[in-house]
Amino acid sequence: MLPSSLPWALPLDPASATPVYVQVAQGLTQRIESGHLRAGSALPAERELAAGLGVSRVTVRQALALLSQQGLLTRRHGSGTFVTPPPRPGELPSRSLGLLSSFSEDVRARGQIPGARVLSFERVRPSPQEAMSLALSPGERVYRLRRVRTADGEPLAVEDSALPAALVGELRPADVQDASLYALLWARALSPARAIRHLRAVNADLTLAPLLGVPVGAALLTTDRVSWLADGRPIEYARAHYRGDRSDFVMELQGGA
Amino acid sequence: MLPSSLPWALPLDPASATPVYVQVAQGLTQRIESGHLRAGSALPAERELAAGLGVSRVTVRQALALLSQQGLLTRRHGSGTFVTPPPRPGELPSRSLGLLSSFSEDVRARGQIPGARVLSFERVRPSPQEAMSLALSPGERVYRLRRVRTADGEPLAVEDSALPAALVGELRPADVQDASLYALLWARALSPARAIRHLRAVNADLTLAPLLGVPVGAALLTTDRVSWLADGRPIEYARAHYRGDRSDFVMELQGGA
DNA sequence: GAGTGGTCTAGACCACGTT
DNA sequence: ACGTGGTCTAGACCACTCA
Repeated sequence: MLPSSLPWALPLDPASATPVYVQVAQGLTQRIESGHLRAGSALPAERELAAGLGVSRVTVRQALALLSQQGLLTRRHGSGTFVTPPPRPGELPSRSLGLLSSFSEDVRARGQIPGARVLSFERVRPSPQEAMSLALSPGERVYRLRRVRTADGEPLAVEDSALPAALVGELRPADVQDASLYALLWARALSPARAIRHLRAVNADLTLAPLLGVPVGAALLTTDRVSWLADGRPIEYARAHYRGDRSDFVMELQGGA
Repeated sequence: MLPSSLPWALPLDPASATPVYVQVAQGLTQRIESGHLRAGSALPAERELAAGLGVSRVTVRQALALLSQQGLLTRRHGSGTFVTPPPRPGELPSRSLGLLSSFSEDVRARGQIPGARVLSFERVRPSPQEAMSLALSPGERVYRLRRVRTADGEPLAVEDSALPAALVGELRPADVQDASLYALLWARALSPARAIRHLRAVNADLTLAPLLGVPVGAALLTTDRVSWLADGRPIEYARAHYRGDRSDFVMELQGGA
């Protein structure tokens, strides 16, 4: 309970056009990037920072929220705020240089153990999106599967898959507990021969964030994939949301311009 | 200045384990998704919402920030908070189904007009990242170019390019004002024949957000690309940050599992 | 139990857009 | 001029972690 002035100060100008919390965030960013605050080390407590900088705790929290959202800081309830360790190198599913591979294969290729936790499994009418992507006839049903995909037990993605019920035949819950859906398809001679994948970036919403263990708003890499059999029939439509901080998709480009 | 109770109420439980601002956000989400709040329409003012729901304005703002970050709401200073219109369909650079194409070509392929605003252009020592990606000899210099890439005048991406100075020859600022760097390379018989592109998702930081016209924290699709000439010499290393809400990369996958 | 971050309040003033 | 969102304050209580 000392005067608790910080070992360092940040130059804050309340009159400036840039908000104080942005100034605090910038100051902290600089101290992190310059190495004055080392990776993994704890920041002063919020109340301490506020007192030391002469601003309210709310303002400090606004700054910390900004940096936490950018992945620069990690906040742990009851424990403290820490400088996020630098990203581990190349960490993602999809070694895919144009090669069709399953999530399980991709994770294994990185030397990690793939896993899956089934959130739901049902046989339902397709959504319009599913019906279109899978070119379903009216009345056809799909198996819809939502899983959290893990690497070494850590959540890496949430994946929603839809398969035409008429094409894949009877599927029971026990069939999809297995980590690899592709292995099951292979066993039924339904291996996809071709796929098209769309990639986008979105912010984690209230549903996905807890499933992936990231804060709401964290950047996610979202993919939509349609897979076809060799004869051209669609066999799977899947939408997956990957943790942005643990994913890195690779594509190889040839010729052209 | 009426009692200003809202035309609708949300069921809020202050004693619940889920925070009130999350409850407010969920309630608003439901009203938007169910169509009670139409796309483009304005929400009640923050003070009005707070009064109507019996919570403080700070709590309302926390809920609105959550939804704004997810792209569900758009806030306009001095004007109001609005339901974000639904995403326009297929909007991205890179029709690239494994084909090497420039930003300009990709944008034109979508029927839009590509543009570029040069933020900086310099001849410098390479960063370690650039030196490694371009396989530079010690002492070699690179041209480094930072541009905001636009489609129909709207910012779509921020792109940092690095080219080996020894390989491309003299470059003057006027040379790179042109929208397409690839066109310039083509003119010098330095067209890339092959490239590898990595894709990740990150949150917009304080530097990128204003350049792209998005809020801090918005999801961006970031790509690292190295391009090689037919003879195997690296010709360009580029890192680009695309607006997540306006980008959609496509990759085609063959054979394999 | 002491210390941390998480939530919430009631109020103030500023900056921006529109009229 | 007015209404809007943006920033900021000083304080309170809760919930989690760790010794």
